[in-house]
Amino acid sequence: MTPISKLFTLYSIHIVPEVIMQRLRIKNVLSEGHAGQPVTVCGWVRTKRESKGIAFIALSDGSTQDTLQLVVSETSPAFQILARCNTGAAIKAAGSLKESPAQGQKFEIEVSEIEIFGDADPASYPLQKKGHTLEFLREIGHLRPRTNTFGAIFRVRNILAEAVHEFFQGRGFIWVHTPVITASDCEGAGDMFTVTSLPLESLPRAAGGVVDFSQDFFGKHAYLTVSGQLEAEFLAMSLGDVYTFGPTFRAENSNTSRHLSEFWMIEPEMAFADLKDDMLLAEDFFRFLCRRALEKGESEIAFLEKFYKNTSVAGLKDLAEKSFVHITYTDAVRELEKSGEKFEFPVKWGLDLQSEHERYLTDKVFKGTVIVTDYPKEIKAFYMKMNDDGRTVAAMDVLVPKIGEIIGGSQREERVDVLTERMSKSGIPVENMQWYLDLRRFGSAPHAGFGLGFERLVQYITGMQNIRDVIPCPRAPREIKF
RNA sequence: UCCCGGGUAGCUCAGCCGGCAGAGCAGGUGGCUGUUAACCACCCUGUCGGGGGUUCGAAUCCCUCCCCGGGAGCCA
Repeated sequence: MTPISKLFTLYSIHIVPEVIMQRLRIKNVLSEGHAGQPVTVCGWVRTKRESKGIAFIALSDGSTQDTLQLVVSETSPAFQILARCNTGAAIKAAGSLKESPAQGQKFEIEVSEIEIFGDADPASYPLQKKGHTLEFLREIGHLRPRTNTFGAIFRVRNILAEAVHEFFQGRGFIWVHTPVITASDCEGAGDMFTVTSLPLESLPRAAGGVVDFSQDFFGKHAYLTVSGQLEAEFLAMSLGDVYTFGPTFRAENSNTSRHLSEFWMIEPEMAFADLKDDMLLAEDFFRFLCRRALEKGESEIAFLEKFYKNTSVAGLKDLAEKSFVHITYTDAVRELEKSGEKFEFPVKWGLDLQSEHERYLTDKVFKGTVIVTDYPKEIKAFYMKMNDDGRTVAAMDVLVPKIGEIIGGSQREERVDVLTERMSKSGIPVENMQWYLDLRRFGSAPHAGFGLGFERLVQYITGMQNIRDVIPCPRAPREIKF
Protein backbone atom coordinates (compact mmCIF):
# COMPACT_ATOMS: atom_id res chain seq x y z
CA MET A 1 0.00 0.00 0.00
CA THR A 2 1.39 3.41 -0.92
CA PRO A 3 1.33 6.29 1.55
CA ILE A 4 -1.21 8.06 -0.61
CA SER A 5 -3.61 5.18 -0.55
CA LYS A 6 -3.21 5.08 3.22
CA LEU A 7 -4.54 8.60 3.33
CA PHE A 8 -7.51 7.59 1.25
CA THR A 9 -8.40 4.85 3.66
CA LEU A 10 -8.60 7.42 6.38
CA TYR A 11 -10.41 10.19 4.63
CA SER A 12 -12.36 8.70 1.81
CA ILE A 13 -13.82 5.32 1.17
CA HIS A 14 -15.17 6.27 -2.24
CA ILE A 15 -12.24 7.41 -4.31
CA VAL A 16 -10.10 4.32 -4.71
CA PRO A 17 -12.24 1.35 -3.75
CA GLU A 18 -9.68 -1.28 -4.68
CA VAL A 19 -7.28 -0.21 -1.93
CA ILE A 20 -9.83 0.38 0.76
CA MET A 21 -9.59 -1.46 4.00
CA GLN A 22 -12.91 -0.09 5.16
CA ARG A 23 -11.31 0.20 8.49
CA LEU A 24 -13.37 1.70 11.27
CA ARG A 25 -11.78 3.52 14.13
CA ILE A 26 -12.30 1.85 17.47
CA LYS A 27 -13.55 5.13 18.86
CA ASN A 28 -16.35 5.14 16.28
CA VAL A 29 -17.13 1.46 16.68
CA LEU A 30 -17.62 1.93 20.42
CA SER A 31 -19.65 5.12 20.15
CA GLU A 32 -21.73 4.51 17.03
CA GLY A 33 -21.73 0.77 16.44
CA HIS A 34 -24.74 -1.50 16.66
CA ALA A 35 -25.04 -5.20 17.29
CA GLY A 36 -24.89 -7.35 14.19
CA GLN A 37 -22.91 -4.81 12.19
CA PRO A 38 -20.02 -6.23 10.18
CA VAL A 39 -16.84 -4.37 11.12
CA THR A 40 -13.19 -4.30 10.23
CA VAL A 41 -10.72 -2.71 12.64
CA CYS A 42 -6.97 -2.29 12.57
CA GLY A 43 -4.70 -1.74 15.51
CA TRP A 44 -2.06 -3.06 17.86
CA VAL A 45 -2.58 -5.94 20.24
CA ARG A 46 -2.45 -4.90 23.88
CA THR A 47 -3.08 -8.23 25.53
CA LYS A 48 -4.20 -11.69 24.58
CA ARG A 49 -5.92 -14.08 26.96
CA GLU A 50 -6.23 -17.65 25.80
CA SER A 51 -8.41 -20.34 27.19
CA LYS A 52 -9.25 -23.72 25.76
CA GLY A 53 -11.36 -23.12 22.68
CA ILE A 54 -11.60 -19.35 23.02
CA ALA A 55 -9.28 -16.37 23.08
CA PHE A 56 -9.66 -12.67 23.84
CA ILE A 57 -7.58 -9.89 22.34
CA ALA A 58 -7.63 -6.30 23.56
CA LEU A 59 -6.98 -4.13 20.52
CA SER A 60 -6.00 -0.47 20.50
CA ASP A 61 -5.74 1.84 17.50
CA GLY A 62 -4.95 5.05 19.34
CA SER A 63 -8.27 6.69 18.55
CA THR A 64 -9.62 6.33 22.05
CA GLN A 65 -8.69 5.34 25.57
CA ASP A 66 -10.65 2.10 25.41
CA THR A 67 -9.51 -1.07 23.77
CA LEU A 68 -11.85 -3.18 21.67
CA GLN A 69 -12.25 -6.80 22.67
CA LEU A 70 -11.83 -9.33 19.89
CA VAL A 71 -13.30 -12.74 20.58
CA VAL A 72 -11.78 -15.60 18.63
CA SER A 73 -13.42 -18.97 19.05
CA GLU A 74 -12.09 -22.35 18.07
CA THR A 75 -14.40 -22.49 15.08
CA SER A 76 -13.05 -19.27 13.56
CA PRO A 77 -10.32 -19.58 10.92
CA ALA A 78 -8.54 -16.81 12.82
CA PHE A 79 -7.94 -19.25 15.68
CA GLN A 80 -5.03 -20.72 13.71
CA ILE A 81 -3.17 -17.40 13.65
CA LEU A 82 -3.54 -16.57 17.36
CA ALA A 83 0.03 -17.55 18.17
CA ARG A 84 1.21 -14.51 16.22
CA CYS A 85 -1.21 -12.08 17.86
CA ASN A 86 1.22 -11.12 20.58
CA THR A 87 1.37 -7.90 22.51
CA GLY A 88 2.45 -5.19 20.08
CA ALA A 89 1.54 -6.96 16.84
CA ALA A 90 -0.26 -4.86 14.22
CA ILE A 91 -3.33 -6.65 12.93
CA LYS A 92 -6.55 -6.27 11.01
CA ALA A 93 -9.60 -8.05 12.36
CA ALA A 94 -12.92 -8.52 10.63
CA GLY A 95 -16.08 -9.88 12.13
CA SER A 96 -19.43 -9.10 13.55
CA LEU A 97 -20.04 -6.57 16.29
CA LYS A 98 -22.06 -7.85 19.21
CA GLU A 99 -22.98 -6.75 22.66
CA SER A 100 -20.58 -8.26 25.14
CA PRO A 101 -22.12 -10.80 27.51
CA ALA A 102 -19.38 -10.15 30.09
CA GLN A 103 -18.60 -7.20 32.32
CA GLY A 104 -15.99 -4.70 31.28
CA GLN A 105 -17.04 -3.63 27.81
CA LYS A 106 -20.22 -2.84 25.95
CA PHE A 107 -19.22 -4.27 22.58
CA GLU A 108 -16.90 -6.92 21.27
CA ILE A 109 -16.16 -8.36 17.85
CA GLU A 110 -16.85 -11.95 17.04
CA VAL A 111 -13.86 -12.39 14.80
CA SER A 112 -14.03 -14.31 11.54
CA GLU A 113 -10.72 -13.23 10.08
CA ILE A 114 -7.41 -11.83 11.29
CA GLU A 115 -4.61 -10.52 9.13
CA ILE A 116 -1.19 -9.81 10.61
CA PHE A 117 0.47 -6.66 9.30
CA GLY A 118 3.51 -6.85 11.52
CA ASP A 119 4.58 -9.30 14.20
CA ALA A 120 6.04 -8.23 17.52
CA ASP A 121 8.39 -10.82 18.95
CA PRO A 122 7.35 -11.16 22.60
CA ALA A 123 10.88 -11.99 23.68
CA SER A 124 12.26 -8.68 22.42
CA TYR A 125 9.30 -6.25 22.28
CA PRO A 126 10.01 -3.84 25.13
CA LEU A 127 6.42 -3.17 26.15
CA GLN A 128 5.21 -5.99 28.34
CA LYS A 129 1.80 -6.93 29.54
CA LYS A 130 2.45 -5.10 32.77
CA GLY A 131 2.91 -1.63 34.13
CA HIS A 132 6.09 0.22 33.29
CA THR A 133 7.69 3.15 35.01
CA LEU A 134 7.59 6.52 33.26
CA GLU A 135 11.39 6.61 33.50
CA PHE A 136 11.70 3.39 31.52
CA LEU A 137 9.18 4.55 28.92
CA ARG A 138 11.16 7.78 28.47
CA GLU A 139 14.00 5.61 27.17
CA ILE A 140 11.77 4.21 24.43
CA GLY A 141 10.11 7.40 23.29
CA HIS A 142 9.21 5.94 19.93
CA LEU A 143 7.14 3.17 21.51
CA ARG A 144 5.66 4.86 24.54
CA PRO A 145 2.72 6.41 22.67
CA ARG A 146 1.43 2.85 22.37
CA THR A 147 0.78 2.69 26.10
CA ASN A 148 -2.48 3.66 27.75
CA THR A 149 -0.76 6.44 29.62
CA PHE A 150 0.90 8.18 26.71
CA GLY A 151 -2.05 7.60 24.44
CA ALA A 152 -4.12 9.46 27.01
CA ILE A 153 -1.59 12.28 27.39
CA PHE A 154 -1.18 12.91 23.68
CA ARG A 155 -4.92 12.83 23.05
CA VAL A 156 -5.41 15.36 25.85
CA ARG A 157 -2.62 17.46 24.37
CA ASN A 158 -4.48 17.49 21.08
CA ILE A 159 -7.75 18.40 22.77
CA LEU A 160 -6.05 21.33 24.47
CA ALA A 161 -4.34 22.51 21.28
CA GLU A 162 -7.67 22.54 19.52
CA ALA A 163 -9.26 24.32 22.46
CA VAL A 164 -6.63 27.06 22.35
CA HIS A 165 -7.64 27.95 18.82
CA GLU A 166 -11.31 27.54 19.58
CA PHE A 167 -11.07 29.96 22.50
CA PHE A 168 -9.22 32.71 20.66
CA GLN A 169 -10.97 32.32 17.34
CA GLY A 170 -14.30 32.44 19.18
CA ARG A 171 -13.28 35.82 20.59
CA GLY A 172 -12.11 37.25 17.30
CA PHE A 173 -8.39 36.95 17.97
CA ILE A 174 -6.20 36.53 14.91
CA TRP A 175 -3.63 33.77 14.92
CA VAL A 176 -0.32 35.29 13.86
CA HIS A 177 2.83 33.41 12.97
CA THR A 178 5.81 35.03 14.58
CA PRO A 179 9.27 33.95 13.44
CA VAL A 180 11.15 30.95 14.68
CA ILE A 181 14.44 32.55 13.61
CA THR A 182 14.90 35.98 15.11
CA ALA A 183 17.44 38.77 15.32
CA SER A 184 16.15 40.10 18.63
CA ASP A 185 18.54 38.92 21.29
CA CYS A 186 17.01 40.93 24.08
CA GLU A 187 13.70 39.18 24.55
CA GLY A 188 14.61 37.58 27.77
CA ALA A 189 17.55 37.11 30.05
CA GLY A 190 17.75 33.51 28.95
CA ASP A 191 20.39 31.97 26.74
CA MET A 192 19.47 31.57 23.11
CA PHE A 193 20.42 29.03 20.46
CA THR A 194 22.43 30.55 17.66
CA VAL A 195 21.31 29.85 14.12
CA THR A 196 24.21 29.90 11.72
CA SER A 197 25.50 28.52 8.46
CA LEU A 198 29.08 29.58 9.17
CA PRO A 199 31.71 26.82 8.98
CA LEU A 200 32.16 25.86 12.62
CA GLU A 201 35.68 24.54 12.09
CA SER A 202 36.91 27.91 10.80
CA LEU A 203 34.75 30.76 12.04
CA PRO A 204 35.43 34.18 10.50
CA ARG A 205 36.72 36.56 13.12
CA ALA A 206 36.31 40.30 13.41
CA ALA A 207 38.47 42.68 15.39
CA GLY A 208 38.97 41.50 18.94
CA GLY A 209 38.51 37.88 17.97
CA VAL A 210 34.74 37.86 18.11
CA VAL A 211 32.87 35.88 15.48
CA ASP A 212 32.11 37.99 12.44
CA PHE A 213 28.43 37.40 11.93
CA SER A 214 28.31 39.91 9.09
CA GLN A 215 29.58 37.00 6.99
CA ASP A 216 26.83 34.72 8.23
CA PHE A 217 23.70 33.74 6.31
CA PHE A 218 21.59 36.64 7.55
CA GLY A 219 24.48 39.09 7.81
CA LYS A 220 24.01 39.32 11.55
CA HIS A 221 23.79 37.11 14.59
CA ALA A 222 20.55 35.12 14.42
CA TYR A 223 18.86 33.03 17.08
CA LEU A 224 15.98 30.67 17.66
CA THR A 225 13.15 32.60 19.23
CA VAL A 226 12.61 32.60 22.97
CA SER A 227 9.28 34.38 22.64
CA GLY A 228 7.03 35.75 19.95
CA GLN A 229 5.89 38.59 22.13
CA LEU A 230 7.78 41.51 20.64
CA GLU A 231 6.63 40.62 17.14
CA ALA A 232 3.12 39.88 18.41
CA GLU A 233 3.07 43.41 19.80
CA PHE A 234 3.40 45.06 16.40
CA LEU A 235 0.75 42.72 15.03
CA ALA A 236 -1.58 43.62 17.90
CA MET A 237 -0.87 47.28 17.22
CA SER A 238 -2.37 46.81 13.78
CA LEU A 239 -4.74 43.83 13.90
CA GLY A 240 -6.10 44.45 17.39
CA ASP A 241 -6.27 41.15 19.21
CA VAL A 242 -3.82 38.46 18.17
CA TYR A 243 -2.25 35.31 19.51
CA THR A 244 0.71 33.14 18.72
CA PHE A 245 0.91 29.40 19.22
CA GLY A 246 4.21 27.89 18.24
CA PRO A 247 7.53 26.44 19.29
CA THR A 248 9.96 28.33 21.50
CA PHE A 249 13.58 27.57 22.34
CA ARG A 250 15.67 28.18 25.42
CA ALA A 251 19.32 27.22 25.66
CA GLU A 252 19.39 27.37 29.44
CA ASN A 253 21.04 24.55 31.30
CA SER A 254 17.86 23.72 33.17
CA ASN A 255 17.56 20.20 34.47
CA THR A 256 14.16 20.10 36.06
CA SER A 257 10.80 18.45 35.66
CA ARG A 258 9.32 21.78 34.54
CA HIS A 259 11.70 22.92 31.78
CA LEU A 260 12.31 21.97 28.17
CA SER A 261 14.74 23.39 25.64
CA GLU A 262 12.03 23.26 23.01
CA PHE A 263 8.47 23.89 24.06
CA TRP A 264 5.27 25.39 22.72
CA MET A 265 3.99 28.70 23.87
CA ILE A 266 0.75 30.59 23.49
CA GLU A 267 1.00 34.36 23.59
CA PRO A 268 -2.09 36.50 23.21
CA GLU A 269 -1.56 40.23 22.77
CA MET A 270 -4.39 42.75 22.95
CA ALA A 271 -4.45 46.35 21.79
CA PHE A 272 -6.40 48.84 23.89
CA ALA A 273 -6.16 46.66 26.97
CA ASP A 274 -4.71 47.01 30.44
CA LEU A 275 -3.61 44.59 33.11
CA LYS A 276 -7.17 43.98 34.30
CA ASP A 277 -8.23 42.93 30.79
CA ASP A 278 -5.17 40.72 30.66
CA MET A 279 -6.05 39.01 33.91
CA LEU A 280 -9.64 38.47 32.85
CA LEU A 281 -8.48 36.93 29.60
CA ALA A 282 -6.00 34.64 31.35
CA GLU A 283 -8.58 33.43 33.78
CA ASP A 284 -11.28 32.84 31.17
CA PHE A 285 -8.75 31.11 28.97
CA PHE A 286 -7.47 28.78 31.64
CA ARG A 287 -10.91 27.82 32.81
CA PHE A 288 -12.10 27.26 29.26
CA LEU A 289 -9.22 24.85 28.69
CA CYS A 290 -10.06 22.90 31.82
CA ARG A 291 -13.66 22.67 30.71
CA ARG A 292 -12.79 21.43 27.22
CA ALA A 293 -10.32 18.88 28.59
CA LEU A 294 -13.13 17.43 30.65
CA GLU A 295 -15.73 17.54 27.91
CA LYS A 296 -13.58 15.87 25.28
CA GLY A 297 -11.11 13.89 27.32
CA GLU A 298 -12.94 12.71 30.39
CA SER A 299 -12.02 9.05 29.91
CA GLU A 300 -8.37 10.04 29.46
CA ILE A 301 -8.42 12.19 32.60
CA ALA A 302 -10.21 9.45 34.49
CA PHE A 303 -7.57 6.95 33.42
CA LEU A 304 -4.74 9.22 34.55
CA GLU A 305 -6.55 9.90 37.79
CA LYS A 306 -6.89 6.18 38.45
CA PHE A 307 -3.27 5.28 37.75
CA TYR A 308 -1.33 8.36 38.81
CA LYS A 309 -3.66 10.22 41.15
CA ASN A 310 -2.20 13.64 40.34
CA THR A 311 -5.18 14.91 38.42
CA SER A 312 -8.87 14.41 38.93
CA VAL A 313 -12.09 14.91 37.07
CA ALA A 314 -13.64 16.49 40.15
CA GLY A 315 -10.65 18.76 40.68
CA LEU A 316 -10.74 20.07 37.13
CA LYS A 317 -14.47 20.63 37.35
CA ASP A 318 -13.86 22.63 40.46
CA LEU A 319 -11.11 24.64 38.79
CA ALA A 320 -13.26 25.32 35.75
CA GLU A 321 -15.82 26.99 37.98
CA LYS A 322 -13.81 28.62 40.75
CA SER A 323 -12.43 32.14 40.27
CA PHE A 324 -8.79 32.88 40.80
CA VAL A 325 -7.53 34.73 43.83
CA HIS A 326 -5.93 38.10 43.01
CA ILE A 327 -3.19 39.48 45.19
CA THR A 328 -0.53 42.10 44.67
CA TYR A 329 3.10 41.23 45.11
CA THR A 330 3.26 43.62 48.07
CA ASP A 331 0.36 41.86 49.80
CA ALA A 332 1.78 38.45 48.93
CA VAL A 333 5.05 39.37 50.62
CA ARG A 334 3.11 40.57 53.65
CA GLU A 335 1.17 37.30 53.69
CA LEU A 336 4.39 35.27 53.58
CA GLU A 337 6.03 37.39 56.25
CA LYS A 338 3.20 36.95 58.70
CA SER A 339 2.88 33.21 57.99
CA GLY A 340 5.59 32.32 60.48
CA GLU A 341 6.69 29.63 58.03
CA LYS A 342 10.41 28.77 57.89
CA PHE A 343 11.50 29.33 54.30
CA GLU A 344 14.84 28.40 52.84
CA PHE A 345 15.03 31.70 50.98
CA PRO A 346 14.34 35.08 52.53
CA VAL A 347 11.06 36.88 52.02
CA LYS A 348 11.58 40.59 51.55
CA TRP A 349 9.98 43.28 49.44
CA GLY A 350 12.13 43.65 46.33
CA LEU A 351 13.24 40.03 46.16
CA ASP A 352 11.63 37.67 43.68
CA LEU A 353 9.27 35.02 44.98
CA GLN A 354 10.92 31.60 45.09
CA SER A 355 9.26 28.33 44.16
CA GLU A 356 8.70 27.54 47.83
CA HIS A 357 6.97 30.90 48.35
CA GLU A 358 4.72 30.45 45.35
CA ARG A 359 3.83 26.96 46.48
CA TYR A 360 3.01 28.22 49.94
CA LEU A 361 0.59 30.75 48.46
CA THR A 362 -1.18 28.29 46.16
CA ASP A 363 -1.14 25.18 48.32
CA LYS A 364 -1.40 26.54 51.86
CA VAL A 365 -2.81 30.05 51.94
CA PHE A 366 -5.34 30.12 49.10
CA LYS A 367 -5.60 26.42 48.16
CA GLY A 368 -6.04 27.18 44.50
CA THR A 369 -4.93 29.29 41.58
CA VAL A 370 -3.50 32.68 42.43
CA ILE A 371 -2.67 35.69 40.28
CA VAL A 372 0.10 37.82 41.73
CA THR A 373 0.34 41.32 40.26
CA ASP A 374 2.40 44.50 40.42
CA TYR A 375 5.92 43.24 41.01
CA PRO A 376 8.90 45.49 41.78
CA LYS A 377 10.25 46.84 38.50
CA GLU A 378 13.75 45.56 39.23
CA ILE A 379 12.77 41.90 38.99
CA LYS A 380 10.67 42.16 35.83
CA ALA A 381 11.30 42.74 32.13
CA PHE A 382 11.96 46.15 30.59
CA TYR A 383 8.80 46.20 28.46
CA MET A 384 6.37 46.07 31.38
CA LYS A 385 4.36 49.17 32.13
CA MET A 386 5.60 51.29 35.00
CA ASN A 387 2.92 51.86 37.62
CA ASP A 388 2.23 55.33 39.02
CA ASP A 389 4.05 54.46 42.23
CA GLY A 390 7.31 54.38 40.27
CA ARG A 391 8.36 51.20 42.07
CA THR A 392 6.23 48.47 40.54
CA VAL A 393 5.20 47.35 37.08
CA ALA A 394 1.85 46.12 35.76
CA ALA A 395 2.89 42.48 35.66
CA MET A 396 1.03 39.33 36.55
CA ASP A 397 2.01 35.74 37.24
CA VAL A 398 -0.62 33.03 37.34
CA LEU A 399 0.44 30.42 39.87
CA VAL A 400 -1.18 27.01 40.04
CA PRO A 401 -0.74 24.43 42.79
CA LYS A 402 2.21 22.05 42.35
CA ILE A 403 3.41 23.40 38.99
CA GLY A 404 3.94 27.01 40.00
CA GLU A 405 4.05 29.70 37.36
CA ILE A 406 2.02 28.72 34.33
CA ILE A 407 1.30 32.15 32.86
CA GLY A 408 3.39 35.28 32.92
CA GLY A 409 2.07 38.50 31.47
CA SER A 410 1.87 42.24 31.70
CA GLN A 411 0.55 45.48 30.38
CA ARG A 412 3.24 46.85 28.06
CA GLU A 413 4.90 50.19 28.48
CA GLU A 414 3.43 52.41 25.76
CA ARG A 415 5.22 55.69 26.64
CA VAL A 416 8.26 56.08 24.46
CA ASP A 417 10.28 58.11 26.97
CA VAL A 418 9.64 55.77 29.89
CA LEU A 419 10.35 52.72 27.73
CA THR A 420 13.58 54.16 26.33
CA GLU A 421 14.83 54.93 29.79
CA ARG A 422 14.00 51.47 31.08
CA MET A 423 15.71 49.87 28.09
CA SER A 424 18.96 51.70 28.61
CA LYS A 425 18.87 50.99 32.35
CA SER A 426 18.32 47.28 31.59
CA GLY A 427 21.23 47.20 29.15
CA ILE A 428 19.02 46.63 26.11
CA PRO A 429 20.69 47.78 22.86
CA VAL A 430 18.30 50.61 22.03
CA GLU A 431 19.78 51.12 18.56
CA ASN A 432 18.64 47.65 17.46
CA MET A 433 15.18 48.17 18.85
CA GLN A 434 14.05 51.24 16.98
CA TRP A 435 11.29 49.25 15.33
CA TYR A 436 9.98 48.40 18.79
CA LEU A 437 10.12 52.04 19.86
CA ASP A 438 8.34 53.03 16.63
CA LEU A 439 5.24 51.31 18.00
CA ARG A 440 5.33 53.91 20.78
CA ARG A 441 6.23 56.80 18.49
CA PHE A 442 3.43 56.28 16.02
CA GLY A 443 -0.08 55.60 17.20
CA SER A 444 0.92 54.14 20.53
CA ALA A 445 -1.83 52.68 22.68
CA PRO A 446 -2.17 50.69 25.88
CA HIS A 447 -1.78 47.00 25.20
CA ALA A 448 -1.25 43.86 27.19
CA GLY A 449 -0.64 40.17 26.81
CA PHE A 450 0.71 37.04 28.40
CA GLY A 451 2.56 33.84 27.71
CA LEU A 452 1.32 30.38 28.60
CA GLY A 453 3.67 27.42 28.47
CA PHE A 454 1.67 24.80 26.63
CA GLU A 455 3.46 21.82 28.16
CA ARG A 456 2.93 23.18 31.65
CA LEU A 457 -0.75 23.39 30.85
CA VAL A 458 -0.77 19.78 29.63
CA GLN A 459 1.17 18.85 32.74
CA TYR A 460 -1.35 20.53 34.94
CA ILE A 461 -4.37 18.98 33.24
CA THR A 462 -2.93 15.46 33.03
CA GLY A 463 -1.17 15.55 36.39
CA MET A 464 2.08 14.38 34.86
CA GLN A 465 4.89 15.36 37.20
CA ASN A 466 7.65 15.50 34.61
CA ILE A 467 7.27 17.85 31.65
CA ARG A 468 9.20 15.39 29.48
CA ASP A 469 6.17 13.11 29.62
CA VAL A 470 3.75 15.53 27.98
CA ILE A 471 5.62 16.16 24.72
CA PRO A 472 6.37 13.39 22.21
CA CYS A 473 10.01 14.30 21.67
CA PRO A 474 11.40 16.15 24.70
CA ARG A 475 14.48 18.29 24.18
CA ALA A 476 16.57 19.16 27.22
CA PRO A 477 20.27 19.49 27.98
CA ARG A 478 21.96 16.33 26.65
CA GLU A 479 18.63 14.93 25.66
CA ILE A 480 17.75 14.71 21.99
CA LYS A 481 16.47 11.63 20.23
CA PHE A 482 15.04 11.08 16.78
C1' U B 1 25.15 24.42 37.04
C1' C B 2 24.61 23.07 42.49
C1' C B 3 22.68 19.58 46.52
C1' C B 4 20.72 14.75 47.55
C1' G B 5 19.28 9.57 46.00
C1' G B 6 20.07 5.75 42.53
C1' G B 7 22.36 2.22 38.33
C1' U B 8 22.04 -5.92 39.92
C1' A B 9 17.77 -10.74 34.66
C1' G B 10 13.50 -7.85 29.38
C1' C B 11 10.84 -4.72 33.63
C1' U B 12 10.44 -3.54 39.15
C1' C B 13 13.58 -4.37 42.98
C1' A B 14 16.22 -7.36 47.30
C1' G B 15 21.27 -8.67 48.32
C1' C B 16 25.87 -3.97 50.17
C1' C B 17 29.89 -4.11 58.06
C1' G B 18 33.88 -8.72 51.46
C1' G B 19 33.07 -15.48 50.86
C1' C B 20 28.63 -20.05 45.21
C1' A B 21 23.94 -13.64 42.29
C1' G B 22 18.06 -13.86 44.21
C1' A B 23 12.49 -12.72 44.13
C1' G B 24 8.08 -10.93 41.71
C1' C B 25 6.43 -9.71 36.98
C1' A B 26 7.42 -10.51 31.65
C1' G B 27 8.88 -14.61 28.25
C1' G B 28 8.69 -20.22 26.86
C1' U B 29 6.05 -25.07 27.36
C1' G B 30 1.72 -27.64 28.96
C1' G B 31 -3.32 -27.33 31.21
C1' C B 32 -8.17 -24.86 31.55
C1' U B 33 -15.31 -23.14 27.07
C1' G B 34 -16.13 -16.15 28.56
C1' U B 35 -11.35 -13.75 29.85
C1' U B 36 -10.51 -8.33 31.73
C1' A B 37 -2.67 -6.52 33.49
C1' A B 38 -7.09 -14.07 33.38
C1' C B 39 -5.77 -18.42 36.24
C1' C B 40 -2.72 -23.26 37.57
C1' A B 41 2.01 -26.13 36.92
C1' C B 42 6.92 -26.46 35.20
C1' C B 43 11.22 -24.13 32.57
C1' C B 44 14.65 -20.26 30.84
C1' U B 45 17.01 -15.58 32.05
C1' G B 46 23.12 -11.88 34.27
C1' U B 47 29.41 -7.37 31.16
C1' C B 48 25.93 -6.57 39.19
C1' G B 49 26.63 1.13 34.51
C1' G B 50 32.24 1.79 32.38
C1' G B 51 37.39 2.10 33.90
C1' G B 52 41.04 1.81 37.74
C1' G B 53 42.50 0.43 42.82
C1' U B 54 42.60 -2.38 47.80
C1' U B 55 42.24 -7.77 48.88
C1' C B 56 43.65 -14.72 48.84
C1' G B 57 38.76 -13.20 47.23
C1' A B 58 34.67 -7.26 45.36
C1' A B 59 27.66 -6.56 43.32
C1' U B 60 29.50 -5.27 48.38
C1' C B 61 35.21 -1.12 50.30
C1' C B 62 38.11 3.29 47.80
C1' C B 63 38.99 6.62 43.35
C1' U B 64 37.15 8.27 38.70
C1' C B 65 33.94 8.86 34.59
C1' C B 66 29.06 8.13 32.44
C1' C B 67 23.82 7.78 32.87
C1' C B 68 18.93 8.24 35.46
C1' G B 69 15.58 10.37 39.21
C1' G B 70 14.18 14.16 43.02
C1' G B 71 15.08 19.15 44.80
C1' A B 72 17.22 24.22 43.83
C1' G B 73 18.48 28.25 40.48
C1' C B 74 16.80 30.30 35.55
C1' C B 75 11.84 30.51 33.52
C1' A B 76 6.86 29.25 30.61
